[in-house]
Amino acid sequence: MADSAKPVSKRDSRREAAVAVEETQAVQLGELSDLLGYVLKRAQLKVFEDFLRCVAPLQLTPAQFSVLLLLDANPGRNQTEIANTLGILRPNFVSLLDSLESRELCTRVRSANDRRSHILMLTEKGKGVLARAKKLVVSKHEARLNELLGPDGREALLAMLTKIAEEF
Amino acid sequence: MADSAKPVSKRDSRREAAVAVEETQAVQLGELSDLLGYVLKRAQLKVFEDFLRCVAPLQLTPAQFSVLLLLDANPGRNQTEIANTLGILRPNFVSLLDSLESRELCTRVRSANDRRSHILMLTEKGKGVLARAKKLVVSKHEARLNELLGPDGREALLAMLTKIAEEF
DNA sequence: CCGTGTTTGGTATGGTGGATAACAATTATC
DNA sequence: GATAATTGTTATCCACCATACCAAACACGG
Repeated sequence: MADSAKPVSKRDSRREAAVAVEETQAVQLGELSDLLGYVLKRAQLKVFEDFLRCVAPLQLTPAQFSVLLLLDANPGRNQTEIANTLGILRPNFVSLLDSLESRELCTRVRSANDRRSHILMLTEKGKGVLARAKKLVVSKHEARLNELLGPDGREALLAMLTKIAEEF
Repeated sequence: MADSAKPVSKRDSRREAAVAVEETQAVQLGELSDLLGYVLKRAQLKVFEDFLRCVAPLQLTPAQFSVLLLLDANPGRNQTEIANTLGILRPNFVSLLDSLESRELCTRVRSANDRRSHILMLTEKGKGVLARAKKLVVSKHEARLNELLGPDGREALLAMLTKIAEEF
């Protein structure tokens, strides 16, 4: 019992730990590394983080980018339709749109047919920003994923995730 | 111009749209379906949703389950260590632990070596709940994923996500 | 032994996303 | 024309994340 009294310095006792292996060793993930949900969320956070970095010059979040993409591909739709396809609840979609509109990236236009609904359209500035954002996403963000997984790996990953998103 | 005045019923005019295809047709996802981040998040939400369903009898969230798993695999660790490995900030980890401790699933024990830190341990009840949760996760949650992707598909998915989570 | 700096758990607080209730204006339905 | 449904919106609430700060306890250099 040479070191029963001495509390054993907690910082740098990775010398010859006499009694037991109990020092600054990594926490074991254990079965957590096999939990698909856990790894899935971790990966998602990383991907979003990188997305934000890559598209930072344009100050666009993933959600904002997805709205611009949808407006470009679906001109003439109203807020409810766009929000629904993105899985965003209408009340929460309002402020999102407010920010985009205040930056003059899109506009709400009262529909002539149904004066309740707002037709959403990209402005010219919005189209420009979207085009530049697309280039950044493809050339930086997705390119890095391609580099990490390989083109076919990325394809396979996308296919499986799509399957989960749609059929699970 | 037979229907220029009539506003064309918005609900069920999926008959013969005379003028243009402008009715209740699905919003096009467009390039969004190729955005890995988008599909990744969608899939993650679905998986978490299913996790909650499967483990609902035990009232455990993914985060709570991951804590129990880590405590089981790493007895004798303190809050900072557990929180760090889960990517949870210490302040936010407090209430999480509070809820687990109030349900008597784990306990905080003052360390004898370092009276600042709290050693975290599963209670017997906690071990029981964890064991039952594991069974539910494996037999219901992960089983469903296996069914959807196939065992090798699941393995491949897990491998790619792990790569992203660690190396991206 | 003592003073300085660091670590640990904790509180307070702000920001963001998601979810529900309710409402006025408008439209659909019968 | 009365009733029900829809659209955008506000107000709230809750969960999660992030930062600043604090007291207690520890580490370390003199």
